[in-house]
Amino acid sequence: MSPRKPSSEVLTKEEIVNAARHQFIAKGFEKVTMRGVASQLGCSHGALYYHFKNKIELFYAVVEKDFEHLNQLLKEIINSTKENHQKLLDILICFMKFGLNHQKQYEFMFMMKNAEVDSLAHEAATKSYYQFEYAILQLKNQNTEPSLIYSAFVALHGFVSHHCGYVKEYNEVKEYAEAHALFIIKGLA
Amino acid sequence: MSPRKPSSEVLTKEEIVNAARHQFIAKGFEKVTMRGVASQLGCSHGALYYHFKNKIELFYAVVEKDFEHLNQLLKEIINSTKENHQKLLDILICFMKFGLNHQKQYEFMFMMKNAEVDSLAHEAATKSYYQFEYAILQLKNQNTEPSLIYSAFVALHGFVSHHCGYVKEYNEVKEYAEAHALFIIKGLA
DNA sequence: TCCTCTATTGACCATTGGTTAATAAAAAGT
DNA sequence: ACTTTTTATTAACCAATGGTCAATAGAGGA
Repeated sequence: MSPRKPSSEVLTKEEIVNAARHQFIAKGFEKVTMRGVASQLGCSHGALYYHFKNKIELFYAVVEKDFEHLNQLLKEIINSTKENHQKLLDILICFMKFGLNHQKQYEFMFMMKNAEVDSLAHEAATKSYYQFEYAILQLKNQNTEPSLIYSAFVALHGFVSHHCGYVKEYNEVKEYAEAHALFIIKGLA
Repeated sequence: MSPRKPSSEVLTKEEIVNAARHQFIAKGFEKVTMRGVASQLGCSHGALYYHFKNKIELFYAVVEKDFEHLNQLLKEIINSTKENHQKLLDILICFMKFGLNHQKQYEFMFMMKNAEVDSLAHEAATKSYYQFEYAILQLKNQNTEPSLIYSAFVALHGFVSHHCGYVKEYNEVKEYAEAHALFIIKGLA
């Protein structure tokens, strides 16, 4: 009723993003409503617009963290002490594992074609790709054809995106994924 | 004003689908409104619900034809008189060409993750995949590993879906596509 | 105590997908 | 030719949505 809450319950951006993340993952972009998020937080939907310009900006705040997560995973592999060929395999597997164990997030990051959202996510996706390219170049011959690396990346992406939504988790297609990794390495040679 | 039009202008399903197709391709699923389609047809939006249960059913009527189109293209290659290895290459190229010259349609067919729409499109997509698998089996060794064919298909899909929306037409990435086709054939060996 | 800034409310708007009673035109029956 | 039935359409209606904004209660400083 009162137009402002006591200081102990003021909204923080982080609380909003967390609530929104849960709902986006559970229901997908379209079916999440600002009112629904607000109600989970116990505030009016208008309040959200004080912290985020619109639904898309709130959504992107969620997605941004997922890119950080993936980039972190890849970085760890690159900095590990394993042998190069194994690292390469690990990277391919890691990407697929991430995609299929965080499917909704992967969709948001690499598969959403919504024009408004996309302009934001595309930049981050491109960054992820460069990291991938850089890793491959380091792990394989330095003068690997760029087009081969590109083919490897899109083949990887194809695997994840094709299974997204039709399996529950990575383990269900573990064998296929490993075969696909070998398929890609064969193509890279 | 009158509750029924003279017989010369009664709506047909086909007219509706054509108008809808244009709008879906131009604006994407979410941004097309039943009112918008109705207004292009010069009728009230309620009239559309007489012919189609809801927006999704109207949408699927559009997509169905696109699957027929792609299947037809693939069939023509298979029935051609070329040599097997060339046919295989043709199929791979044809798929990418279709995807990138009819990007919105490809999105609708293979990339849309909308839960409601998807249940319908998924069946048709699976059918397309079986046709692909059958063709590869015929063109390559009959006992090609199924997992290899699967990898080939998802690699192909990955190429299209990765470029979808970021290039205007197939010709812009023709060289990459041809390299990718060779990459896939290498993996299939 | 007064003032300013901050965060929140709730009423409001236009637009959307979808439903439905009313009904005019067409078709079928006689 | 008249009546009845069926068909296709309208327009008014509903609940929900994303988004805007004036009003205002609380917090913190002077």
